Amino acid sequence: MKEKMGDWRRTDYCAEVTKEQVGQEITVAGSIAKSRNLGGVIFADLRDTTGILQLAFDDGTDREVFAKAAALKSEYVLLARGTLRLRESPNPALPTGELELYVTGLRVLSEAETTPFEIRDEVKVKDELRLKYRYLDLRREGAHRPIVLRSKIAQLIRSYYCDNHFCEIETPMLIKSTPEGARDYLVPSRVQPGRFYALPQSPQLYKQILMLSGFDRYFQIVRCFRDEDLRADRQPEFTQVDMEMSFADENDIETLNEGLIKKLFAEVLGVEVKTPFPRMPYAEAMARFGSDKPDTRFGLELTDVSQVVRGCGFGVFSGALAAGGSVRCINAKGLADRLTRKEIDKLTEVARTYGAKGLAYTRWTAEAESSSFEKFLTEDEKAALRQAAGLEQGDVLLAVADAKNDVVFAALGALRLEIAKKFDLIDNSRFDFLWVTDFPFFEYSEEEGRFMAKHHPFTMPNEEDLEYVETDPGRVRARAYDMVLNGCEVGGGSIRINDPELQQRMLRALGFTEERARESFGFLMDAYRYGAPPHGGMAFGFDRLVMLMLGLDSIREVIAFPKVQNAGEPMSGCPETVEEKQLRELFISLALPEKE
RNA sequence: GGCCCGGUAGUUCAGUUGGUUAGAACGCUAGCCUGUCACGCUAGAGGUCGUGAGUUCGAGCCUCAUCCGGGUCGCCA
Repeated sequence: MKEKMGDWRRTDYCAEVTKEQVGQEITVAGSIAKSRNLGGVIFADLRDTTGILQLAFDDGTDREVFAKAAALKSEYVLLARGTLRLRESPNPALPTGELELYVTGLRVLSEAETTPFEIRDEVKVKDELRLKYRYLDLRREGAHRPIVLRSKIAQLIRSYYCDNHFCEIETPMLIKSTPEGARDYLVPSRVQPGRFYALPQSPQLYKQILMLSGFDRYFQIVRCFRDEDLRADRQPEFTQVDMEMSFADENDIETLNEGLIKKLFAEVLGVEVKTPFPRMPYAEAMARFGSDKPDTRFGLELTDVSQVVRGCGFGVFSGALAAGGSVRCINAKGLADRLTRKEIDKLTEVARTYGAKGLAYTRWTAEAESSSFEKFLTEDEKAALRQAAGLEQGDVLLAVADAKNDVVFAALGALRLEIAKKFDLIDNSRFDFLWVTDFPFFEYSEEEGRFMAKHHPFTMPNEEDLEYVETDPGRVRARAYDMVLNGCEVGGGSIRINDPELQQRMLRALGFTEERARESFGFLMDAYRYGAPPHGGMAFGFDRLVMLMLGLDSIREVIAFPKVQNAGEPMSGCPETVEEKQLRELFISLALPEKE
């Protein structure tokens, strides 16, 4: 039954044939998606990477060919030759629904066992199974198409940057481990026993060095690695679109990359994106949305009611304020009937996961008003609070108070999203872009007991804030920017420090001793002494961008062979133990934790 | 490391207060069928109920442990 290709070669792809070709003899190649044997006539859907074309056989077909057709089963691989013709009864659901191939010759190249699941989008399959048989999963249109589109998007990105005088340069995968930032994946050196490379979390240092090497404009579509826990939008290895340019400020970089987004959306989705994107300072994003990556497709903005409830009789509020925190709220406009006590309890749990002690509420329906805290307020305070929040009949007020503003923002920011999702307040047809700017340079780390760089230590601080670097670090803003789409951070970057003195000063402020700074970044600081153009850049999370463009809800859908939650890959079964001999060569011995 | 959800034919699921022989759809196998496209019709095969212990006269269902998958908090300069 198995045959050879011989001298037959594909002349056309299944879903790319057109009505103009009717009457032509063509040859197509692919797999059987489905065959329908009606007795005297047989139809078979042939699938290749472009889509489906129907093969037809009837009593006019050569008997030998007809017998082969009758034996076709799903996923058999074949070449089919015949005459393209119009169907007697078209199928409007299919792009090639008006056409079919009236087959005169068939070469069955491979038979196939019954697959563990049907190769159809309509049949839902557990992720576990999909990933174990990823090669079958990827045959399905819904899994296949995102990978094809990803390639197209990558191609558009390359041509955009190249058209704008950028040079694509590869940076090393085996690099020096740096202490700051995410956990590194380590690779042992055989030649230098006891020493380790790290896989790059980003090409950050190298791309800055490239600016000092006179390349002027660099980009790379590059794999990056972070040994941290996975999420729906986070993989341990992921792809960045990384770019850097000299003689540019924030606005130049933002404008250039807005142009890229505009092009991608127009050419891939046919969507017109308006530029320039709105710019929103970090402080405003937090105050209005409780997030540094606000989803601006809906309202439910935060209101600071600290002043209104200062000194009130509700201990939770006054206590938080006395400790230097704030009281803020969301007005769930018109949701009083749907946001029941039970729902509010669920929201309280959500708030708790973000560190809030609780959730204060006032629910005002046509029938009744109930509140968890208003009994502690005077009539004046109550009225002032309601006015500040714009609370009217039909609304629910949700308030969080905490000594830490971060907790208030995180909890309300999360509630805002939760409510919008639950009550379907988000217009999914929209693509809301904005730049979040003026990030704080430093971020206090409880765990480390010191200030750390929020972006990275090479970010240029805002010039007006330089006087506070030593005295009031929390006040220093960075010349950093994030591109946000529908509440997701799709990219971020900064203007870099190009003055070695200033670089040294910032590293000192970050708690680096002179010695440690030299040891970690000495080569970089040296490089900046020999003439350094002003420069900056950014990096996009490529997987995440593709995911959002295609309206998918997991980054795994745009990665051909993704990792699962335990950072393994179910199809090949990695990570795996290695031979004793391999460890010996690397002078590595294992000290595994005891298992009972 | 914490919390939440899930695991029952090949697949997706249902399975009542713990009670006789664990069901459906699709897929698969065989037969019939000349315009189907979720083809149709007839018949059939297919189950360690994730795994291991426990409670019970009796466990798919209850308890504990464990494995696998998903979401999430911490983490992610």
